[in-house]
Amino acid sequence: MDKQISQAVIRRLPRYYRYLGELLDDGVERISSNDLSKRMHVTASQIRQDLNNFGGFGQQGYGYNVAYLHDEIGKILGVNDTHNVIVIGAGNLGQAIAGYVKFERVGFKIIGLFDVNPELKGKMVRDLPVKMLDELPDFIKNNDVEIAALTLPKSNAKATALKLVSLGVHAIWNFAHVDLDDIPDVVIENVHLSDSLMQLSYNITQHKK
Amino acid sequence: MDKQISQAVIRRLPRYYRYLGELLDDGVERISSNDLSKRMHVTASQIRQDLNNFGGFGQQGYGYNVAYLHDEIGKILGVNDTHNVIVIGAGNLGQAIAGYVKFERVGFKIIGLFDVNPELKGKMVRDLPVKMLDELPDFIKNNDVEIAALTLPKSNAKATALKLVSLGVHAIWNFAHVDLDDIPDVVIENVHLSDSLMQLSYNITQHKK
DNA sequence: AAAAGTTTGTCAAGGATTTAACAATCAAGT
DNA sequence: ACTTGATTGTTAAATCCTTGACAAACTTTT
Repeated sequence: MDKQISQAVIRRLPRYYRYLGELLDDGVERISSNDLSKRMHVTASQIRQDLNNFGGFGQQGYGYNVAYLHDEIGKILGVNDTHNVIVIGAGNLGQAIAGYVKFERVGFKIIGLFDVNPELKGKMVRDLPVKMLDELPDFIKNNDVEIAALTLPKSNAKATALKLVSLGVHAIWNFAHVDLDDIPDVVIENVHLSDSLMQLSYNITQHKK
Repeated sequence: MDKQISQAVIRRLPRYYRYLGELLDDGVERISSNDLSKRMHVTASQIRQDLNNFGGFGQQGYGYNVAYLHDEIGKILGVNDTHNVIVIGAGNLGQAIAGYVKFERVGFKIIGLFDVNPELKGKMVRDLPVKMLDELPDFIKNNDVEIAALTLPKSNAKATALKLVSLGVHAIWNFAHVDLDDIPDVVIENVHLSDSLMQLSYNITQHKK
């Protein structure tokens, strides 16, 4: 049985992954927790502690092999495999997410874009046509959909999420400004942009004092 | 001198604000920490503890007045005033942010949209024309710009941020996939979408076990 | 007006996370 | 091969955050 890893640690992993990727691009072969800590502005102790939740990836007197550690963190995060994503809601944000090439580089492939608005039907966003929501059941049946990004008004979010789960999608990347807890058997990751903006606003006010 | 409030608390304030707004819309006049805790799936103790960082907003035997508390949290977050925002980078994401009406309801007004690409010059996004980056200094001089949203490739993000700060913008809402720490005298709020997606990916993997 | 019931604000305990410290281990130089 | 220096993995201390508990203060009922 695996020990439960805290979300505090998980939140930091993508950042390690990013820095290691950059080091890799720069041709750096090895790095010590101390050097990495200086670049990332965190403590070396935290880095070692975090990594050791998953195993001993380093070596005394040497440090960490960049390529190896990068790959291991990739495995932990599950970004070495491909994940198929559909986007529900083809408004501005939905189109932006659907058109975001970057995600594919880390294993996330957008394979469908859906909306209720008939005016959008067939509209091309990058190489994807907007499909109508009633095509969803068939689409999910015929494609291996792992994640649904919800970029729709909050009034429809809960019902759509329930529908998705009943169709077999068990991971939701939620941009709607509503909480989707109390849906069983689904993994939710929220991106609440307004909340983020309000935090910024708070910190501005504090900063001025 | 104010006691420093932890970011853990600040992160929860927008959520309280949202729930209180909904209660307000529903015509609910008062609520106890206990009732609110059930709706929000947090402990009542946490709610009381969080609020008491900022003052005693409730009353024994009565609870909290919804309208009053909503307004007070609004003040704390600084969303009762208007904040002018410019968006740097008029790609998909930049256009989505610039076109997002919702933000205005919580006091954030998008007043400018900038890019380097001459092909986009003058293109209308909602009621805003895309301006070129070299118009930025004048624009900032003539408008009260408080926040800049950075929706541009990471290669340009750092330099642009430095420029913005030198022009007098001291708050950055950063969507670029890069860290902008070590810039002095600026408040940064990061929205790293890839990171969020990777967290989701990790949690999917865990869920399957 | 008193009694019963409710609910806050706050203190203290408990739990979680972060940092510091250092023995154990390996690498590199002599 | 031995010594020196570097760096990890891990333990323990320190800090931070969350929860439980309850007196004090208010509301409502009788």
